[in-house]
Amino acid sequence: MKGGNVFAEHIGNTLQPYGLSLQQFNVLRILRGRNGAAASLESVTGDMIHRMSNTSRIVDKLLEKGLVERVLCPENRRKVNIFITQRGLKLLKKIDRVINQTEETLTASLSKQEMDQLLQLLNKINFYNTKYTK
Amino acid sequence: MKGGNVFAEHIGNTLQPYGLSLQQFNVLRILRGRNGAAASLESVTGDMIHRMSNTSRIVDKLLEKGLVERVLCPENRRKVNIFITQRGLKLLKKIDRVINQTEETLTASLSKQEMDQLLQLLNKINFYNTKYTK
DNA sequence: CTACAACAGTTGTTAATACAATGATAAATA
DNA sequence: TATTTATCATTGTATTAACAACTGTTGTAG
Repeated sequence: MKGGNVFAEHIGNTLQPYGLSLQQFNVLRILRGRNGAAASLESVTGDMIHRMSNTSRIVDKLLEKGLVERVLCPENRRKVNIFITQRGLKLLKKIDRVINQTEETLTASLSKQEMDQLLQLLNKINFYNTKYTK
Repeated sequence: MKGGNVFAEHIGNTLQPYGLSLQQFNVLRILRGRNGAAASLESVTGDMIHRMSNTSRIVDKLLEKGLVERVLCPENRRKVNIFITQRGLKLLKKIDRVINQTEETLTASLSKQEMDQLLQLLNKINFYNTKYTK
């Protein structure tokens, strides 16, 4: 039941056949959003609701699946840049379609107006699960 | 960060000094709400967003602390009734005050009207963390 | 230059939760 | 009545997240 968050629950279920957890999916989308620009772990974490320690492990999982790359930053060897791979992009593309479907289903219980209201309010209290917005 | 749910996060932090997790607190409040009426595990679970298996373990923790009692139901020996103890009631009473304070702080980021809207919408999509309502 | 503080990231640990499997009792049916 | 099925609860296990401790690097003050 994912802590009672039906959004997370349904989207998580949609993602399951693709072998991605909701948070892995979020990281992938964040990386895609960077359009190839360097994305340090820290900056990715900044767009998530996680501790860096957990983002680090999420990236581990994505690495295992070949969906991202880790590159030591030469300018500052403390940093690590993460990039989404072609394979990662391809997977996201596939998922995009079904996710849109799922989101529509979710939205169906609310009118468009109610949905906007809700997202606005959730945003105001920083409720949602990622700072990423479509 | 508790999954990005600032409600859960703040209330959880408030609870911490009292040695209760948010869900343990929820169970205690549900039991108090029964006013001494028999509360089987199943019925308690029905008021939560958890699998019964997890409610079972939450009750374990409350038992260890002497905040609830487990009584085998004589009419149906599959069932187990849970009761809140005097100690549990006393603890809740202490917590009630600070929780109210916390809730006000949380509510402060939204106007009363926005808050009502939000709760209504959340309720509509079954978003919140317990069916218990004050 | 050396010592110390700050930064970026990783690893260890515990608690919470989803899900599956099991156990014990009760109800239904042959 | 004997057998099967359903109910109520507990236990096992994997995943996820919070938090703390630690490593290695860079920055800064003396």
